[in-house]
This record gives sequence, structure tokens and C-alpha cells, in this order.
Amino acid sequence: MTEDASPKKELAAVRGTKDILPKEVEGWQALERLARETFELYGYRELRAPVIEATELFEKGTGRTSDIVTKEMYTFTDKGGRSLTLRPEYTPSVVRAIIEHRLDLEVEPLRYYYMGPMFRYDKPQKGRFRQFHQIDIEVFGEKDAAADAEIIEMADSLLRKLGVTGTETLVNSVGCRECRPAYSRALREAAGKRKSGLCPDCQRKAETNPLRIFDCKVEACRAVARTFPLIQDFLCAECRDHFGKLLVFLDIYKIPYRVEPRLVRGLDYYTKTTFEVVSSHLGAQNSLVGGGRYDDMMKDFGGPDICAIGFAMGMERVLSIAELAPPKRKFLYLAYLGDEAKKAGLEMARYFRANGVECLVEFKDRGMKAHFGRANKLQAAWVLIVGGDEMKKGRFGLKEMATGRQVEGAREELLAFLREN
RNA sequence: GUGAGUGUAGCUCAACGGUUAGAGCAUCGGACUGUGGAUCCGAAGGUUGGGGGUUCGAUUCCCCUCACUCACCCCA
Repeated sequence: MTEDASPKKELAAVRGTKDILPKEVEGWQALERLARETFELYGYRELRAPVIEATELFEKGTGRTSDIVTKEMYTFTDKGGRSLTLRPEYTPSVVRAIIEHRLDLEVEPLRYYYMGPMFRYDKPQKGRFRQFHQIDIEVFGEKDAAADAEIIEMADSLLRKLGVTGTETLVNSVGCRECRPAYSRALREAAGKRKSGLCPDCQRKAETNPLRIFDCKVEACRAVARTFPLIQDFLCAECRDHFGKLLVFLDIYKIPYRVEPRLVRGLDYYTKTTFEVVSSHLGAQNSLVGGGRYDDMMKDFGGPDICAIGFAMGMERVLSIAELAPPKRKFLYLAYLGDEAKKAGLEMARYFRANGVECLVEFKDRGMKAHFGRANKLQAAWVLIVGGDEMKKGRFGLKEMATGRQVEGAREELLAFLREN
């Protein structure tokens, strides 16, 4: 590391992170509010877990061989010598919390949601950041495929409320510990046999992750991939039954979907259902929602043997294509003239705020013209005029900026006027 | 981690290797000290991302570095 000796060092947000400025925050708040409203309608409750966890949690939960764990984690040693990690995903934290607090013994259904920052040391590009935000939901102890369908429908419902269009829902089953090994073997074998017909990249994938060959854009590889066996033909009776039921429930909800046999997802822990919602309006990073079932994780952590399913939604990605109406914000600007009027004006502002009217007071002496110019620039809905004349009369002027209409009255009358308009 | 493209004022962009790096928009002030949007005038704003090199001279050419953008890998 060469430290540049220049006296002035540029201070900037670290690579892959972003400030969310007040203008953008409006959209974030709308998304957060709609997500909460939606999830609570399905009986979900918020569960807030820490941003940092023991590194081991992700090694065990996310998977030691996953890309996330092998090369994308923000891991550090704290002053007590513990290895900690900024969470790259949320699921392992919830599983940990359930076991730690024995939430599986509660009466309440185990349905949780959460939204917050996640951290992955990735190379930033469109729709991908090092600190990014996810909305995450998890359901535990529901093994019925109706639960799988319900969360897909819930994600769909939220996206509709956000005005997101051009999406496609992809579903697949990756089998379970009983049936998946046979498929992996068959696929690896098939890829090995046709290896010479593959691009260098796919030759490598034939060893590491043959499922990824399905994704290649090279036509020769696509042709080879079409000859590969499909997971559907390897599913055990239970998994096949589960998948069939999922599709039936999706039909009931009238959710259009496409069965995508190559949809495997990068996380190691999935079992049975996997799904993804993609959008044609995004760039290469086109996945808005990703999720699936992970029936073994709880047990693998040494907790109770209960199944689970959940999804994560990328907030930056969703916001980049959401069509949200800008919030209607109306506020009053206080125009005061002179010291005495300033004191009276501050009291007036206090009164209006106590009654739910947003008031902006700028502590800068201005002439009437300057006040109006400023109020106009700030897009104030109303201007309250407090000057010498008004104070004598005990009646104040209130101007509606959009129409130019101006009324006069005591503060109670003006409040009534504000509430009507 | 690999590859490509781009870095000039708050924003969008100019400037053949040649004077003191300009314009529009935005900001602030004035014309205009009891009523906004318009107009006019003015001001402020820059080590041309940073460092090194070539040159009499570099925003311009070369190298390194950093950042951004896009793609690969992977993922939300």
C-alpha cells in the first residue's frame, strides 16, 4: 500500500457504497412502508438481527464452498480475537436467532421479515454494490408447498404495488439430499463426455459446477447443454410431488411462471423449491428476488428439525425500476418582518406544528419580497405573514402559493383553513 | 479476481499540444425594504481525479494509480 503524501486527501464514500440523499430517501421510505404493510397482511413480524455475526455462522450456513464465503465476505478480527463478519445475507442470522431464543417453542407462527444492509466484497457494477440492501422474509415449519406458493405470491403482490413491470417468475426444484446427488453425478458425467465441444469457460464449469453450463451464451455450449439430463427426471417421489403441488397453487394465484430447470442459485443450502423474479428492465444483474426452501439448515445448526423457506429482494434493484408516485408534501413557510414579529412567528409555528402542520422557519431576516422568493423556490404550499400590522390586529395573513389566494385571520381560523386545503 | 470504456465548476458539456481552461443550467447578491414565479446586471465556484514522464510548453501525448461505468464470474 503506497500512501500518497499529498496534504489533501479526497474523502469519499468507500468503493461500492453509496449515500442515500434526502430526495432518494422518499422512495426508500415508500418501499419500506409498502413492504411492511404487505408482509404484516400475511402474518409476518419483523425480526432485527445484528449486522455482525461470528464468521462461523456463514461458513456453516451459507456454505464453505460458496462464492460468498470463499471470496466475498468482509471478515475481521475484533479486539477480543474473535473472527467476525459483516453479514453477506440474512438467512443464517434468523436461523441462529430462532435456535438461540427457542422461538420454535412460541405460539406465534414463525414468519419473519427484515430489511437492512448486507455486505459483499464484489466488484461493483450496475445493480451490484458492496453495501446493498435486502428485504428478507423467512417462514419456518411449513412444509406444505402452499407456503412456497404463498411467498411467491407475496413477492409478486409487493412488486405490483411498487409499479414494477416486465418481470418474469422462474421456478424450479433442486431436489433434496436423497435425490440430488444422483442428478449431480449424471450431469457431471454428461458434461465430461461432451467436454471437447464446450468453450474454455464451460470446460472449467464441467468440473466445478456443471449446472452453470446451462447459462452459457455460446451457441455450441447451448447445443451441448440441451442434451444434458434434467433435474425433473431425477427427483424423488416426495420432491416431485412437492413441485407439482407448487405449480398447482401458483395457478390458483394466477401467477404466471416459467419452469426453469437450470435455475440452481448460488447458495448451497437450497432444497426442493428455488425461485427467482427477474426483470428485463435491469442490466446483467437482472434478479430482483431470489429464494427457495432450505429444509436442512436448522437441523444442521444443531437446532430442531424444522423446515424453512424464504426469499430476499434487492432494494436498490427494485427501486431502480419501481414506479412510485412522488409524495405530496405540503408545508408552511414563515415570513416574519422584524424582531417582535419573529417572536410571535415562532409561537405561531409551534402552534401549527402541534396541530400537525409542517412549518419551515429560516432564521434569516429578509424583506417581504425575499421571503416570497425563497418560499417559492422551496415550493412552500403556504406563506404565513407576520409583520407589525398583523401583530397589532392579532390577525395574520396566509397565502396559498399555488393559487395566490390570501386569507386573513386569527391562528385558529388559519388552522381551520389549512385543514380544509 | 479478469476485460473494456470514461474522468474538466454542484449538474450537463466545450476548449488543434500554445495567452489568464469556457458556456448553459443551478447557487448567491443587486435592480426590488409589505407579497413569489419573469427579465436584466453582477459575483462566487477548478490544483482539468492523483502521481510521474515526454515537451520550450500538457486538459490534450505516454506510463502508473485511484474512482466511476459496463461486461465476465457470481448474485439481490
